[in-house]
Amino acid sequence: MADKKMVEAITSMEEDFAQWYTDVVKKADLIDYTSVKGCMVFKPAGYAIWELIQSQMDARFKATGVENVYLPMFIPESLLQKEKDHVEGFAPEVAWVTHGGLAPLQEKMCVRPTSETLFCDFYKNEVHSYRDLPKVYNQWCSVVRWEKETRPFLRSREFLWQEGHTIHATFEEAEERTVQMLNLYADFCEEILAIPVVKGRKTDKEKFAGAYATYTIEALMHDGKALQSGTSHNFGDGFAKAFGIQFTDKDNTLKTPFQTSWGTTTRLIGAVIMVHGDNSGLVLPPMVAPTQVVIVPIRQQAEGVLDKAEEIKASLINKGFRVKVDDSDKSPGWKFAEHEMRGIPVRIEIGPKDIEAGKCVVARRDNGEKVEVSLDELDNKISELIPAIQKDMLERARERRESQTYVAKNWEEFEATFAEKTGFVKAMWCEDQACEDKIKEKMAVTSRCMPFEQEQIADTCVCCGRPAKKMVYWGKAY
RNA sequence: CGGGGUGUGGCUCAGCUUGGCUAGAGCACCUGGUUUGGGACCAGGGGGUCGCAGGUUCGAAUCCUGUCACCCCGACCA
Repeated sequence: MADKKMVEAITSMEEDFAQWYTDVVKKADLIDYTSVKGCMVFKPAGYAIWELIQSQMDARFKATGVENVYLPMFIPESLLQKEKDHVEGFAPEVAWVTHGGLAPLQEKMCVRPTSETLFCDFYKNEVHSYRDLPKVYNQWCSVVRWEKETRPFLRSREFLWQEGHTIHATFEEAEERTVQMLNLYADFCEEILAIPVVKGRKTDKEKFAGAYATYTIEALMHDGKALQSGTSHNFGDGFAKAFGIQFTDKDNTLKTPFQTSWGTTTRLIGAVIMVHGDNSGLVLPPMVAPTQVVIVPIRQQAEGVLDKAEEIKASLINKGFRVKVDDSDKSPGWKFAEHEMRGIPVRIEIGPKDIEAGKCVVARRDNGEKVEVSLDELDNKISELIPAIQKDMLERARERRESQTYVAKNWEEFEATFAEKTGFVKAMWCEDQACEDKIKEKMAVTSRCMPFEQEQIADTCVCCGRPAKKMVYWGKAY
C-alpha cells in the first residue's frame, strides 16, 4: 500500500513531485491558503503536529539548561544596521513598519526576520560581570521574511520557529553550545521525526549573515533534493563587538563575550511530508502524529459496535496513546482513504463479525500491513506496534538516503552523476570559493555541508584539481 | 525582478473564436430514505456583482483599453 496509489485525488510523486507535495498538504488538511501571499492558516491537523514538535523539543532544550523568553517583534532600523554583514544578508527580505496609526514614524521599524540584534541590545543591559554569564535563552515565535517564491511549510513569508540565543565568557564555551544544539537537533530529527540527517559545517559562502561559523543538519527528501532542517551558529565575538557588549572577568579586566544562535522552523513539517509521504498521502511518525490510532467502526448502527469502539479507545488512551473513533456517517471505504491521506499511523477496523469472534483488524499506515488481532491482546499489540513503526520509518528513510548518496572522485564523475541522479554527492574541495561558485554555475547544485565525519575520497579538488582540504556534500536544495 | 499562463457557485472546469433566450456540468454542501469489511445509491434542495474599472453596442462572461491577483519556470532564500 505504501507505494500503490489508492487515492485519485493525489498526484503521484513520480509524475510531478511538486504537485504531489501541494496535494498532500491540502488533502491531509494541514493548512489553508489565505489572502496574503506566502502566509498560511495552520489548520488543526497541521498545528497539532507543530505543537508536538514544540513540546518535545522544548523539553529537550530545558534539559540542557535553556530558559525561554519573549522579545518584541519590531526592530528599529538603527538597531538592525549595527552589524554590517547581518543587515546586508537580511535587508532584501525584511518587511517595514512606517506608520503608527496615521502618523509616520520618526524611525521606521522592521518586523523581525530573526532576533540577533534584539538579543544583543538586551544582553548589553543584562551582562556586566562574568557572574552574569552564560545566558542560555530561547524564544518560540514567528518571524517575517518577504520571500518572492513561497511554498507551504518550506518557504512562507511568516513562519513559526524557535530561536535560541546564548552568550558566553569564552569562545570555547560558545563553540561547545553551538555543537551541542546541533547534536540535539540531529537526535530530535532521528528519534522524533524519523528523519536521518547529515551533520556538518556550512562553507563561508553559505554561512549565516554575521556568523563566524554555521553548522547545519541536512536531510534528503524523497525526490533527492536536500533540505536544511536546522542550523546552529557560532558568532564568535562579532556581534558583541558591534553592539558594545562587555563584561568584567574574574581577573578584573574588561572582556567581550561570545555568542551563539540556533533555530528550527515549521519547515520540519515539510521535511516529514517529503521524507515519509507516499502516493496515498501523508505518513506521520507516531511521535508527532496528533492521532496515533483511529478506530473505524463497520456497520456502526449495529448493536454494540460503537460501544465496543469506545471501549477500545478508552483502554488505549489509558495506555497513553492518542486515539480517535471515527463515527461520522461516511462509508468505511471513505474513512480508510481519508485517514490514510492524513497519515494516521494505525487504523483499527471493528464490526459485528469481529466482535462476535473477539477480534479486530489492525492496519499499519507506513507499510500497509493488515493483521487480525484478538481483542484481548490489542493493547499489547498496539504498544509494540507504535514504536516498531517509528523505528521502521527511520530505517527506511536511512536506506533511501544511502541509495541516493553518491561519490565523485573527479569532475567527470561529478558531472556524470548529477547529469542522471538527484541526491547527495560526496566530493573533495580545495576550500576556494571560486570552485564553489563554478560548481553552482555549471551544475546548479550547492555545497550542503562539510560533514563532521570526513572521508578521504580523493586527494584533489573535484573542480580544480588542486590539493583537497575538505569532503563536501553537494546537492540541489529546497 | 525576467519569461510563460490563468481569473466564471466552496473546488475543478465548460461557455468566449463568430456578442443575443433564465450562465452550465461534475465534485462538495443541505434534507429525507436505503446502505456500510477499500472513497455507496435514490429523490429533492440551496448557492453566481463571470477578478476589478472604464469603453464599444439596442444588448457584453464573450470584443477593446487599463488594472489587480494568483500559478508555473528561472535569479535570491529557514
